[in-house]
Amino acid sequence: METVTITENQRISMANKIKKMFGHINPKDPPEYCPIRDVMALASDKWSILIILHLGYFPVLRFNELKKKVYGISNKVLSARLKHLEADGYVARKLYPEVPIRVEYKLTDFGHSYLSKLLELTEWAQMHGDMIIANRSREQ
Amino acid sequence: METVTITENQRISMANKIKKMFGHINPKDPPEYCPIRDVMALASDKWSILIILHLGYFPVLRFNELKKKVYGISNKVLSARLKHLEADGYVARKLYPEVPIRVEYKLTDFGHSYLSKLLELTEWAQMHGDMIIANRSREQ
DNA sequence: TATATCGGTTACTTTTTGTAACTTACTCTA
DNA sequence: TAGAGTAAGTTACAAAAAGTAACCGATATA
Repeated sequence: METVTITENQRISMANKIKKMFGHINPKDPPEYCPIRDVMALASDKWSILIILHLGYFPVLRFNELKKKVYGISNKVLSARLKHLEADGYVARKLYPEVPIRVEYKLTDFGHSYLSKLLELTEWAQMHGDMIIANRSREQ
Repeated sequence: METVTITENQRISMANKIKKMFGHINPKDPPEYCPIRDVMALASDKWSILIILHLGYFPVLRFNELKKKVYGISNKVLSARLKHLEADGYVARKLYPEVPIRVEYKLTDFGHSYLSKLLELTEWAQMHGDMIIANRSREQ
């Protein structure tokens, strides 16, 4: 098994970042607005991640292209995710009122900014995925 | 609205990273195993992110402590998420067969390694959350 | 004997996802 | 001129996941 080591300093630095992020991490019950929950819930679900990665690779994609690339997604869910991603400014939608209608989706600059952070996670997932799978299901 | 700018070089560099990640991003229909889907599906859902962040801040937490901190989670879901996170090696569970039973959860080194990447995303979410909310729902 | 604690589990309801057929508007073919 | 095809969705319905709240087992304490 690969070793993954983290120094005590790194651990403390991460705790400090988290502290800043969750002003309310200490108080007992914080039912206040939490940007982490709000933002992450929209853009970190399984399908949104895949949509954003594909739009990061292909400059523009049409609805049905995206559907083929993001293998397994349904019209309904693709449509819903795109609407949310557009509403929150990650994705731009351009409609061409042509003969069979044409619609193009692309990442906004804001979406690219999100993508650059998202890649930190997905690259990590790629590096460690096999290891996780190998160790998984070896139940205690 | 804040400006978020990305150079063409950064855009190309991201596309290259994605290309490496998805060997199958070009082929038409890739039903092969995809570590991004597998790994991200387990550890990037709403509750798992919050659990991991809290365990990154508090060195150890017991079941009911975690439940209070991760405001709004139910026993059932907390229990299920912890089992998965444990099975995939993010979290360690330690049982003390005391009088009222005691169970402690903490991040493994592997979990800390994941956390360090996850923080890239959640810090970004914190920085841009208010802006997203401000722009949202201004439907076209 | 009754009550409380901790870390869950269980049965049941509600919400979210997934499936697959359908729609709209126009064009091309027979 | 009827019929089929196309792109980008929508809609009604089924399946899966998440949420809710009551319950459990072991033990200590009142």
